Amino acid sequence: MSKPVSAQALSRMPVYLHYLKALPTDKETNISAKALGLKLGFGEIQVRKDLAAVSDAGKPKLGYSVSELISDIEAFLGYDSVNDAVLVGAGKLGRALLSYEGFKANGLNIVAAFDSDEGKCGKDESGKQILPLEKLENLCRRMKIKIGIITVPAAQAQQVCELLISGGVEAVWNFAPTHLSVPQGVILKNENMAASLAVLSKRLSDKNSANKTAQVMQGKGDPK
Amino acid sequence: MSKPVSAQALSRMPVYLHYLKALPTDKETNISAKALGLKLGFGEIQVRKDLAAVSDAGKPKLGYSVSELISDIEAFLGYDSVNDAVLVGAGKLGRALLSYEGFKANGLNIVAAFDSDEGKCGKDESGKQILPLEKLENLCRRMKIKIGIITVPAAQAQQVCELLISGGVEAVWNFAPTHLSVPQGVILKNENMAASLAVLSKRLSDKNSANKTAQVMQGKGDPK
DNA sequence: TAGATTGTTAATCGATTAACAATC
DNA sequence: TAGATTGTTAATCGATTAACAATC
Repeated sequence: MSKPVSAQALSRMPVYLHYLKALPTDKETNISAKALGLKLGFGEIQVRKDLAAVSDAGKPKLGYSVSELISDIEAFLGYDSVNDAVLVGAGKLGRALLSYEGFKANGLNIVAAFDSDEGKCGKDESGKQILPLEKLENLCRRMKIKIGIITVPAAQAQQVCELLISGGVEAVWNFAPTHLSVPQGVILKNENMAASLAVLSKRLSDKNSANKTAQVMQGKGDPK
Repeated sequence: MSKPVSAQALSRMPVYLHYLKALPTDKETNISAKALGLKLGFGEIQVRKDLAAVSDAGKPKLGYSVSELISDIEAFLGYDSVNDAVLVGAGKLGRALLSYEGFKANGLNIVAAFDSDEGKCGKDESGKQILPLEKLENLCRRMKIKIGIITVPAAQAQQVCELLISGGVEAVWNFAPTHLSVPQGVILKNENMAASLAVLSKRLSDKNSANKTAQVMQGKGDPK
């Protein structure tokens, strides 16, 4: 219940958690590593190792108690205590995140959003306040906000980041497609969609050129 | 120019590319691995290894020719040829992605969106069509769409995924917070924001409990 | 030429997988 | 008890980093 957990094992935890929580409560109360792995596309040994690091809900022959597992993973991830956050940049992506209900289940509570455009300020459809950027630093400090979410255009991201940090924010979740530099001790997590896309499109083009090569080798001639 | 590139090196390529493209064209035309690494937060040896795998724009003593590097990375990533895609789920996140202009620079062109809610159909503010779900399969087939982006709620994601695949889509970019199963040969890339968030909030709580421990050890008593 | 910087081969590190012991 | 399934220790694999040779 406090063995080392690799960064990658850590990022699988919410996947386990989400699946387990969606399980019907009336059915089986236990699940095996094999079954879990099959459903989630992980190897069963990996599942056992991951779960052993955060829980002792596993019993030989029986598998893991679903309810115990859920609370152990939640406790490990710290989802039992809610994290307050602010979001900066009330553009489309920002407002989409603002109104996303799923964050609650991950222990994240966005208390307010900020935008430099006064026109965007006021109450959002999500029911949350969008405030002028001037109020950011003060509010963060007053409410002891530790997490800032950046959804502004790349050009303003560094500046906004610094504003958050001077407001006392200790962790920055960056959706702007740019590199941010933060002082030592501040946690930075980039959500790099361009990187994901690169992996996807590269795999796709590799697959297609492999197909063509195979066709040529089968004597079907130049496929294109 | 065709050495092995690890999955992680691959996902750094768009980061290099983005930075290089933002560089002023009038200034220095060359850049060193050291300077690049410093700006992007990578080690200089890693930068050299990454770049050596996709380009030969590096010259000892001079560094890398920025313009050559840009075209080599673009060629490697296949960004010279545009990939057409469809998006399914015209909720807030879907519409945010639909109107995001940055995908162009990554060789992605979303040709249309789909939604099961007829009320959402019609022309989006982005100028792109939102069509009823019934037209999805046929349009994919006709236009030979190879990439599908899923931004529907978790409950509908698997069904939508199957629809895409039956329309001939070969790569699925999944933003729904759920595991999808796809047949062998279909590429699946999950955009798991819950996983990112887990990493962020875990690091934050680890940091804070480390601080408390340190304070206790300094004899400052229980910090809370 | 000498020095700076690249590129490659070898060493280290971290994560996954395999083998097997523990146990209900 | 026997069999199934967990948990752990060791082996493998992949990615990063270090050392150094190549070169402009």
